[in-house]
Amino acid sequence: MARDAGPAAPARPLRRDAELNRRRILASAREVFGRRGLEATLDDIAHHAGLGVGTVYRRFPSKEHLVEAMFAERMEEIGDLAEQALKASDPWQAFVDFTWKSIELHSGDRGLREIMLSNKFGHEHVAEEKARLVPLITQLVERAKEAGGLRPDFSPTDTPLLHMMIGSVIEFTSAVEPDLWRRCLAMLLDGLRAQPGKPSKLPRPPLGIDEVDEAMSCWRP
Amino acid sequence: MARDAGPAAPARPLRRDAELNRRRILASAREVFGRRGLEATLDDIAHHAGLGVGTVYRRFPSKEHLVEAMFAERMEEIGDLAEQALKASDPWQAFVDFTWKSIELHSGDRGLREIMLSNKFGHEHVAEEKARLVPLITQLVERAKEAGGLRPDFSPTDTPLLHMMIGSVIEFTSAVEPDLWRRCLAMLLDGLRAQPGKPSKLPRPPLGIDEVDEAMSCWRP
DNA sequence: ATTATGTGGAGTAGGTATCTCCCCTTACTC
DNA sequence: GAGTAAGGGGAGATACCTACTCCACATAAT
Repeated sequence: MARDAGPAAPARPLRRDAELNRRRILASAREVFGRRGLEATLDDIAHHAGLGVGTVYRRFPSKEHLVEAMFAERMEEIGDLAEQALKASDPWQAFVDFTWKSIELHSGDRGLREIMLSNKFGHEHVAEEKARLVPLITQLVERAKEAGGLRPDFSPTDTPLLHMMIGSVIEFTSAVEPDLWRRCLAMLLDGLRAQPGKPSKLPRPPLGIDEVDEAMSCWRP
Repeated sequence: MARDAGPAAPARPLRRDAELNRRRILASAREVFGRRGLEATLDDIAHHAGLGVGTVYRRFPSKEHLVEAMFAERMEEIGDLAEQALKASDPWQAFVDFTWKSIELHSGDRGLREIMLSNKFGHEHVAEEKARLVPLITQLVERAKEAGGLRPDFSPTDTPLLHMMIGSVIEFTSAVEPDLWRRCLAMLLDGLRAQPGKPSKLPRPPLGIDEVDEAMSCWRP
């Protein structure tokens, strides 16, 4: 929550208008990065906040700094989710819940997806949060395997791939049916059970052919 | 196989060196588009072929024309695969085989993947081939469902999503372990069975943590 | 030898991005 | 309420990138 980087270095508080604008920038960045991904420019973010570019660059020395400030806490949320899931009694449910909730969390935020799966951005706090996540996910996976819910050949390192796969569906269908990833994840999770029963009920109907076509027209590689 | 566009309009054959260079361009395009995707420039393709850009533009009036010439026949191959699969006796196996083989076909070709799932390129012959594919896939899916192999809530429109998901894994891991998609597809297909038994044996071992890290460093959103 | 055909690659035109600079405005202080 | 330090705006500098053209020069075919 503290705005300044140094360890207990309050410097001088920002002027009231400056502080307000700083918040505006962060809010705008959240929305614009969320919709357009990290390729969005600081110009876009500034204008969407109703400010000039100079104002943004005065507050955040570079795009990387802004990204860092934006996404550190969002990554934290995902870590918290994993910690919370570990408290659940049924290990398979814990794994499934974490998967649903973490993807839910980044489903509406393209920037967060990119931060999570790429190392091109976020080298400071973001990277730390990623590191914190590793043992948590490992535990979630190992416990779910031991309990006989998760197939034994699943590896913790398969989770990023899972996020990748669902992320690609989110991107592909976002313009047409932004919730369709739930359908895909349900199928995918059916494939992860150690002792699968009947296929689970899919939470969403399939796309129509015209919707597929529209998705293909909107999506760019 | 005929090089000219018009219906039976042989015009004049190319000079020997020109014909050779035309082939060189196509070969180079196949490789460069395959590795770098459709974002590769005609400059890249020209230089990789050891030629000047002008030569490429003399032969193919625009990037779109070259893409069209490149990928029409590759799309045809996929259609042929579907037709061939429909001849198999076991409908579930037919579906599974087609899925493996078609993904195999585009696994090493990023350009082909982009052509398949985006409408931004390929409006002529490529689009026709896509259209031809629709009823074939629908049949494959419906038969597999009727035979009780494929889960009944699967829709033919889920297949592009499947290709999308596996495609994203291919892209993500290509620098590290280009065959890892097989592991993911195996899990995914387990989730598509109407009456799943034990999980199938995964064809590839999981990534190591360091490999995940490297993949994240190479991959760009 | 002549000539139609082909070639190379610097150059054009038009886009994009990040980030700076400096004149003007605004908020805080006394 | 005047003085001043801080903040704001946004055109523009700089540095890319892309698709595509043009024409002096090279080469194959006749």
